Amino acid sequence: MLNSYSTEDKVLLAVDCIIFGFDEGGLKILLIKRDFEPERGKWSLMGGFLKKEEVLDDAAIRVLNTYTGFNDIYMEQLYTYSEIDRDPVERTISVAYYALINVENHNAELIQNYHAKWFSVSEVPKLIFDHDKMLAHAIRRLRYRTSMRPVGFELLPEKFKMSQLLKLYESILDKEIDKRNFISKINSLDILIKLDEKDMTSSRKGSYLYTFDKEKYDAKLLNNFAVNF
Amino acid sequence: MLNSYSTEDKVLLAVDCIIFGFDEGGLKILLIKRDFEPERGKWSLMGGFLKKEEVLDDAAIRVLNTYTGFNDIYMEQLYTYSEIDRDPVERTISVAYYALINVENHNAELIQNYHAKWFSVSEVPKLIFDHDKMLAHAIRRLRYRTSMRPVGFELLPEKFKMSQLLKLYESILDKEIDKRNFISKINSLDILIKLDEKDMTSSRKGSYLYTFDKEKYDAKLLNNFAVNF
DNA sequence: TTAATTAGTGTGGTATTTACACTAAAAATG
DNA sequence: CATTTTTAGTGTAAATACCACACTAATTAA
Repeated sequence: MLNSYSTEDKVLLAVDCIIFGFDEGGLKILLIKRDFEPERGKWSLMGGFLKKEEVLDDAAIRVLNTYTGFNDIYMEQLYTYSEIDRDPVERTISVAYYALINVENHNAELIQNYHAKWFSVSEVPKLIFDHDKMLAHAIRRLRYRTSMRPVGFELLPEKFKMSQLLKLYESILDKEIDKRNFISKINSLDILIKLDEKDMTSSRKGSYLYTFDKEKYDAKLLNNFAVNF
Repeated sequence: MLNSYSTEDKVLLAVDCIIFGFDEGGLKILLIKRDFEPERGKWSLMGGFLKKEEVLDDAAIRVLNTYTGFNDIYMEQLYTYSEIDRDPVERTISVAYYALINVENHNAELIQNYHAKWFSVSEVPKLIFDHDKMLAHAIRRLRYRTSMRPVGFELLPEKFKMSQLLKLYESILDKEIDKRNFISKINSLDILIKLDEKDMTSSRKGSYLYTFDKEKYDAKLLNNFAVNF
């Protein structure tokens, strides 16, 4: 079994990371301002090249860590982009990954010390190369996924108010959802635990906090089942 | 804007094609017996390397054409596989594509003259490299897709019996479906045209033939909506 | 004490899904 | 010619899921 592939073309393979977060302001995405050529000074997804002895999943993790310091973020592969001139410097194929993370757990200082910044998805600037296309694709996937199965565990803090969860769904799906129907639907899924604790910051009355019941939540994810709001 | 990427590693990029078909025997997949190293004589998906001046979608079409002579097959990208030793000869990343096609339209002679052969998905032999994994992944995707939106147009002959369509769904989802509920659901989708013609080959009574109403069918595909059997 | 704000809760109508079994037509057989 | 065999074709009722919709409770601020 020899090296019989020697005449084949080799190409550069990159990964690009699309990181979604959520806070009071709604759905966010993490971008960097490039301090290197090409396209220095423009906004971009976090990207880097695959190394010879590395699998794509690891490359995505490494790239994300380089720009943000984040560790242990599970990313899912989205799509592989191969337009001939997508990178003006040299033919590069790029594999996009995306993840949902909790903004609070990945604090702002960290991001300041690195190069990344959160943007509202509704206010994303023009991005380099085909990154706009990647982002649009990722949002479509996130919406689709959200309408099919519960999300939220990854995006919300440990303890959260029902109204935050509602707002998360409204942000992702970009539409209003009836509060009562939402609550009864979520409750019927049986994936939340209602705590005795109340959050008093935003209202006179205070609102109960919830956490996800991790086991039940994961079980629901497995038998991929539909949730329609 | 210079070539600033010169120190980065380059890799071989391949495409592999997973082609589904359907006939009386159920759901089928197209494989080749390799007549070249490595793994000569073993069964495998149809694969080939990406060329420098080619996009992935085109590479997949070219590869499929090489092994089968088929033209104009629309393939959808599935996933990109990058395990370090997935190809024992040299580090190769592979982008898998899949398609659904109509077996009858792509006749057996053609396949004989080339290298490919149809296998029942339930009787697929051991495949080389990580092709088993790719196939399993493709089947999962096909099932998921089928439970979300109508399939069939690509897999059935121009004119078909309701019982064939039912069998197609049963083959893909690998479960029994109630005939009456299936028919009323399909009818409610309003994507079939009932012909005056009957097929007399398999029954005394004969059964009506149908065709897909291409326009309505495509419209349904666009607003990706759920169908549960 | 009054006003303002957010939390929290329930019902009824409609549409969808599921479970379920018999008759009709034609040909093949004896 | 009567009987058997095979597949096609059809409907209903019960259960569940979905959707639209509005008021009260609690608390604090003014």
